[in-house]
Amino acid sequence: MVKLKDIADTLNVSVGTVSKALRHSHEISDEVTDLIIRTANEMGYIANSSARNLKTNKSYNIGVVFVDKSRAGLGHDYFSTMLNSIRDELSIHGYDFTFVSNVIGENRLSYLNHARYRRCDGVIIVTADFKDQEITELVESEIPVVTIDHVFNNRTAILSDNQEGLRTIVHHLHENGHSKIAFIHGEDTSVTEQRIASFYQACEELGIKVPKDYIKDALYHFPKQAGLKTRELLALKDRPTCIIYPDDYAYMGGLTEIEKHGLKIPEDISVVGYDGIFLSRILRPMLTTYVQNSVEIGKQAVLRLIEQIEKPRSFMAKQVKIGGNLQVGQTVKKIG
Amino acid sequence: MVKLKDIADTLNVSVGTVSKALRHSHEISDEVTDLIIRTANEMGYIANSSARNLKTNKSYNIGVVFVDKSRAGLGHDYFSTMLNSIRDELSIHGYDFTFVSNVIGENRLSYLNHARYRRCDGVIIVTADFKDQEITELVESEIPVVTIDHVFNNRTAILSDNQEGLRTIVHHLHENGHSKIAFIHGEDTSVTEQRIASFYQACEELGIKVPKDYIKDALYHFPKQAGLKTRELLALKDRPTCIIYPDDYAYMGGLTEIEKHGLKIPEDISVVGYDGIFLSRILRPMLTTYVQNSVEIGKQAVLRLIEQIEKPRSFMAKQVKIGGNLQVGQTVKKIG
DNA sequence: TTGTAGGCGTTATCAC
DNA sequence: GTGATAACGCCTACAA
Repeated sequence: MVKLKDIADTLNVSVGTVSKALRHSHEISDEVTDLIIRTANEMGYIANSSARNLKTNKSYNIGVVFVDKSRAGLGHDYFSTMLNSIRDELSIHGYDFTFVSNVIGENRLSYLNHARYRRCDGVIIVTADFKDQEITELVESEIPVVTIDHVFNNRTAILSDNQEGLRTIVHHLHENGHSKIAFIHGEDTSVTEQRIASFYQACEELGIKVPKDYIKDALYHFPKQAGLKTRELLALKDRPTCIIYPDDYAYMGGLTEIEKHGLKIPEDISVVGYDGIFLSRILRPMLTTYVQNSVEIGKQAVLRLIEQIEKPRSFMAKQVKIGGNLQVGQTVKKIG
Repeated sequence: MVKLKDIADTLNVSVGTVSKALRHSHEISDEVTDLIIRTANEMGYIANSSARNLKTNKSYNIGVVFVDKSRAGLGHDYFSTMLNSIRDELSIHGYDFTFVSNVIGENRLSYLNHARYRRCDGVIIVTADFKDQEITELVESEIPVVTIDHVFNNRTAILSDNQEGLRTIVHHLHENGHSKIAFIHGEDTSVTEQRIASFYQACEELGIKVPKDYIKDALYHFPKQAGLKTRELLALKDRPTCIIYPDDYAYMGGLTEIEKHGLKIPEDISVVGYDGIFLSRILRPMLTTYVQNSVEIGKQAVLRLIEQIEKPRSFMAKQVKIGGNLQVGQTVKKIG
């Protein structure tokens, strides 16, 4: 590995000069700068990030917390697209990222200490158990943190606009004449809370009555369970005319169940998903679903984090809501 | 950030002693070691990886090349599962990883130079354009490299056993009485080459004739195109009784097309996928498909790479083939 | 405009 | 068994 000193030696200048020239310092004359840069390239010089980091106390490395107990995370379009977006945006700004876990080798290391060990300039928490004490510790630490889809006190959060999402869906259904709307929602998280609240609110606004047994509790990304809940809904005396699923994957379970009952979508029953995964556009009938803008969410997370890192004085924590859009497919029938 | 010197000062010992004690050196007495470790914990000491890296020239950081031009990569179960597996296995051995791209900030950096800049101990190439000159450069460099699903000269490669995959599929079809088997394959890569070769070989072994127009060229992960090719196949005078798709996603396109023709799976036509994605198990009829063992592939990639890093002398490059297994679903009809 | 030298936090090689 | 001390490669005052 060629280093500054090697370049300095071959050119008979000092390391300091080389260092400055490579960083385009105005202290160094243009010709010397030119020569040094050319020579550095010829010699294949690559800076040593560790040495630089040690000196400057900046790693240009961001920690990403991505805990997916259920193994659903990375395999889920919502998160994989977001991660891609985060990676791309970081790269544009000269940052890399490392996954921050709480195990590394033999000795456990908390998320915070892992991030400290790698001298991360900041951390993005994409998915995690937000009740975990270690996550709280990380969020409250000296390291700049941005969370996604979860708000912590005085910290920046990027939020998919779930209120708008459910509101849009309910209004769309209402416009299509539906007033018997069932909602199978995901497990208890702040995201779910918001969706449920927004669902009720929109229904109230539109004068839609919601029988208690139209609301079903399920898990995200769990088709089988959504299937079971669908069965319960189909067994009701007063069947809903439409079912809103926790997400597009869960809908797949509902689909199977609906077909088992000999019903057709949307002729016999309408359905709506959430997320807008790749497959929702592929399958026929194309799924009506609310598409979360995961690319923008990832991008904003990066931009807000970098802002916080590079301009700590002027930075103010805030919540950024990112809206999505309704993908109107063929699974909602116009009735009435 | 508390450092060695702080601990040394509070205990009135030297930094050297602290350093050794924390690494359980036998030079230091048990009591002193104990005391130092306790104090370090109390003071919240976390090592500085950059300083350590600078000194030891080991980063415990692995570069991962994951280029997905089509954005399919991370969103694809095969790769996302593999990446998860890589992350987990690395973590067990005390390594982190960083994505290695060829852009970082304003100045382009080749993959190799990016890896060098981050002082990666090794690199795993998960997906990439293997014809790219920069990839070749990386593979031929001084950095230990393991590639996945592609073999380079004298380098370790972990390969999903595509020969076995196609062979298994064809034999399964043959056992179920099929002899008119169409194969829509993916774009031209070494993986595809192997699958095609293996397909022909298995057919030959079993005395199955393969008309030229039973073989169709398509792209992976591209349902629409697979749908078009399906249409061509269905239009043939002598229709195949079964279609093998490039992957499970592509099959979804075929599914739509088949339904459009008013045909039912598997009564009117049988189908087989490849990969064993989450959805293949969810949808009904459950898809018959060859499940690639992406978890094991990721794990082996890590183990072979670490072996190469930590025991360079005894290391020998080799190709490791990882077999999968046939998921027998309900999409292949027993005929004849 | 260029050079010098100290130090970032750690490890490792010597003395003692 | 413990303590100085010299690197590792880079940046940056400050001196020339």
